[in-house]
Amino acid sequence: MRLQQSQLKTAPRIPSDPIQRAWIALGRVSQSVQCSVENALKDAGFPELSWYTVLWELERAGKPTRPKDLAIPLFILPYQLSRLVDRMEKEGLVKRIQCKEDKRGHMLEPTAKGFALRKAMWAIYAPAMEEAMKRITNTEALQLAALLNKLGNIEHVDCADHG
Amino acid sequence: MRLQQSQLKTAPRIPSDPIQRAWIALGRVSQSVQCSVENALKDAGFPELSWYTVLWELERAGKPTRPKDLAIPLFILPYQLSRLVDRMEKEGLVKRIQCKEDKRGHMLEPTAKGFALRKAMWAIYAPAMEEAMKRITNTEALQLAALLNKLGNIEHVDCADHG
DNA sequence: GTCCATTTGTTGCAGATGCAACATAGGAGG
DNA sequence: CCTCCTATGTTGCATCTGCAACAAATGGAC
Repeated sequence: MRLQQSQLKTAPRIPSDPIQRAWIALGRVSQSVQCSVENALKDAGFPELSWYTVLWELERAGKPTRPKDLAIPLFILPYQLSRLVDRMEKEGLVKRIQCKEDKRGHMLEPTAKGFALRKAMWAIYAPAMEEAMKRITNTEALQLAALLNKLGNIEHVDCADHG
Repeated sequence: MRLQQSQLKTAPRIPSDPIQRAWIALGRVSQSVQCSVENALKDAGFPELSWYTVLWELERAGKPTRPKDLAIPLFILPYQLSRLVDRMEKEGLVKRIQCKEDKRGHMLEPTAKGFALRKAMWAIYAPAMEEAMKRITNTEALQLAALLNKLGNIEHVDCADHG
């Protein structure tokens, strides 16, 4: 008895119907909820979520942090972060402070204004997230997170350094 | 016996931990898989997914279609579509043909080159999607799609027309 | 018919983005 | 020390984007 040759070859080229459904739902739903939160922030006169995330990561680190150490968790390219920091620095939200150990780079640190903005944004961000996610229960949210994390390539950030 | 007042008031302002986990996973994973597919197309010398999607929607409609009838399913603002069509028309992928019934607008129709491009892109898109989604099984994909669709505000597209 | 609000789509402009090239520092090998 | 390769960030330029203002056509009220 011989196996069919097709089963010995490479993986199928056409995604199965379930995979396609998941792909489409993922694209549309993530865009939808992301947009609704971004819009809430914008309507409240705040900058976009990426500003929040930078401030949050800096605050969470609790100490001055190199851009390169932020870029990976933030899922962002070096030059994107460079310009994002330019804008945030111009608004007085973060400081670039010289780095003794490595004169190429610098450390990033939120200012008092940066801390304050992050906190003020959270007052909008949190209820907007709640609203955007209200259609699922906590149990479903855990299932969803588990499935997404299984799906995700996270760890090896292949978005930020596409070859 | 009286109910606690807090239970009678508005919804909680701080998302629960499961909701936050789902929110974070959704953002990161969707970005990750989206990027990997976009990168595959780019590496193959193709334009971005939104071009594919326009061509696909037109092809699926099977007849010349108004921009407004595309904007909603595509989840895109009128001016974004207007300029996207500008670029695609310049590349000879779609045609704007005059609309008899409503002289404000026009119909969009893919050209032969447009059909060909969509097909060629699918040859990259399909395996890239397969690759990006390979960590979950078909069963999991169905669960994921179901959860996402429950979560999603889809139908009422509140991204495209934020007030 | 005329008038006005709404729908449909485009555009000027300022700002943001991607890419590739650049600058500078660090580190390995001689 | 000098040389070369890599790591870290930045920048010039062309393109893309968001916003608000605009233009033109429709449809309904009168």
